[in-house]
Amino acid sequence: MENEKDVLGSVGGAESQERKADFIRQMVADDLKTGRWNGAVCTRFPPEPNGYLHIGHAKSINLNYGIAAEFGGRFNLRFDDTNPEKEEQEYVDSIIADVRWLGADWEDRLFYGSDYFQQMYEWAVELIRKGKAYVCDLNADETREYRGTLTRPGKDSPYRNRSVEENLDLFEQMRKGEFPDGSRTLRAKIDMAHPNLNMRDPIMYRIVHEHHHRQGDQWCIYPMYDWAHGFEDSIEGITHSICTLEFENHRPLYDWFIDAVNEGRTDDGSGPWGRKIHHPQQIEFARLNLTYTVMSKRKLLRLVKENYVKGWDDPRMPTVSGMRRRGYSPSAIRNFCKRIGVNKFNSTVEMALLEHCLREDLNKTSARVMAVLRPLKVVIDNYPADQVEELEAVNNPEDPSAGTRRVPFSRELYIEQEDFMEEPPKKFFRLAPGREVRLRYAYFVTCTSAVKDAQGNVVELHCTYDPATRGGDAPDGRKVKATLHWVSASRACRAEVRLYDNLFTKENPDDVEEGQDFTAHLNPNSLETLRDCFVEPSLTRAKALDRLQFERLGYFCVDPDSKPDALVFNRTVGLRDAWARIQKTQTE
RNA sequence: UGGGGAAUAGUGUAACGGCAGCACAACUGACUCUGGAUCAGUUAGUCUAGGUUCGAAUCCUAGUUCCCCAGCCA
Repeated sequence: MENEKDVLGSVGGAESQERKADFIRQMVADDLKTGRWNGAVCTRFPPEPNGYLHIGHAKSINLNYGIAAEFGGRFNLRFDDTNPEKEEQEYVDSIIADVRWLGADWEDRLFYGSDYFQQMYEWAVELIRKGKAYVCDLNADETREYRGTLTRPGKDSPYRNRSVEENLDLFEQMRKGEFPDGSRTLRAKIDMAHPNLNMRDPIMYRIVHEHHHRQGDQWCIYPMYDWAHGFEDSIEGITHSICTLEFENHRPLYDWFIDAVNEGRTDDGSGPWGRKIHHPQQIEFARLNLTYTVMSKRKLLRLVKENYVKGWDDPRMPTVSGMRRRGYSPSAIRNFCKRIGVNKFNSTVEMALLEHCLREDLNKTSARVMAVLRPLKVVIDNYPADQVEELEAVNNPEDPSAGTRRVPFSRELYIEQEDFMEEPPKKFFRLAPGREVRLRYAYFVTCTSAVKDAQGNVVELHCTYDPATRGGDAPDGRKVKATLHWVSASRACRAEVRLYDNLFTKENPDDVEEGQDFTAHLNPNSLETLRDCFVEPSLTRAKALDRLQFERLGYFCVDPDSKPDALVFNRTVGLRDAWARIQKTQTE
């Protein structure tokens, strides 16, 4: 623990562990130092259950959970379920699973904003009594007209000066369901000329006769976000209510509502209105944007509904469930979230950074295995036809404790088509006529001939092997420039492999021509399915979502569609490929 | 044209009046039974113009550019 930044007790510990604290953590540390919240730190992740979580939500979860964990505070998971028209139990379930998978722990603090509806209702009645809220009979169109514009002030609703008694009575009737949807609202009486549009008598409640996924038909009036959110935070004792930048304009309202309830209340609870309620601090940070994908729920919903992808968990989606199916690990995502930082200005992180974090984690943790995606048959002419050897292969060179396994070797093998060239260009080190290469963990082999079909395509290779190089080393010390992966033709298992690429061809899919939308830049080759792949036999034991490295190819995981007799793998991400870069510069 | 925010290498971030640093990307090279990993190195930055100061990314003034707000969505 460094002492150059000596702050109070455990607070100092938490702070100095974070070498470069972002502005929010600095704020939390300052609050702890000044005793603003009496030592409490309580954050929350408050999703609306109207869609699946994506990598942008992961950033928020990581921030909120990370702060609570680092400062010895609490982290709540709370559904902000105030709009029954958009919300579904399916989304609640997926969000719970995703937050848990990401490693954030809310312990026993899973809450629903809708469980606080009765308390919110009572506070609304209190505002009416204080003359700070009124029932308005304007319809949606009229309300918009009265609101004014960005540059023109609004004008007062004709219903703004109803008596407290009339407002109380009308609001009670609204709650009882005596009015149709949209016919009335409850509004805060603030200032119709306020330069911040959110303060022009914002709507607190609207009438919606709709079944709620959790509250059933108990309510037909539903609170608006601004009215509900601060109270949800207040009730739970949230200290730092962290949200995204677009809510900056809402902060004055967040504060106004809590202050309005607190007006006339006292610290000790004496007086007619009782004790003051807790007033959290709202803090805003910038959303995550990533190149080559889209992040808004609306656009992701369209991709699903219009069948551009196969569902919310399609491995091409930036959703948490899609990334899980793609083969991402929670720690890779967490690490990415740490690296991108937290700020107050919009930025777009390169997909390359995400992929770097992915490879960094997978390199350390995933078992190596051999698989041939585009097979080319190889016959080792001087190897006995009936012989099969079990050769020892290292499971993970980065982790000796992962041990070794045995891989069958036989006279007929498959290698990757792209590992052979009849006329190799400069810098191509792999197999070619007359050239010797190593088969990984097996033998040195030399290509003696290539068999072609009628169209001139190479369909089979003949090689000889050097028995003295068993295991992969030449006793005479001679070197080869390439090592190829391979599988035994007789022992390998057939598998389907799904190769994924960016969903969009443009870094910013929203950068479109007049009249187009983001779908104009969908990548037609974002999914390529290979059905004639071969994998080493050890893979029949792999379970759904197991993460592996196919040597020299990339990281792959077992798709949930996979069955022991019909294996299916997803390519999570390719290995960095120096040869591909050489090829690219040669063709340019 | 009202109000609220924000600008640091290609990208993402650090600096809290005192040597502009880190990571990703790109490029060199070394090493390698994965053209992976690893290691060493290179390229590259304070939105503009003034001012304060011994000293400015940081403070002041003016400007420029970008983002958000006119849902009975969140």
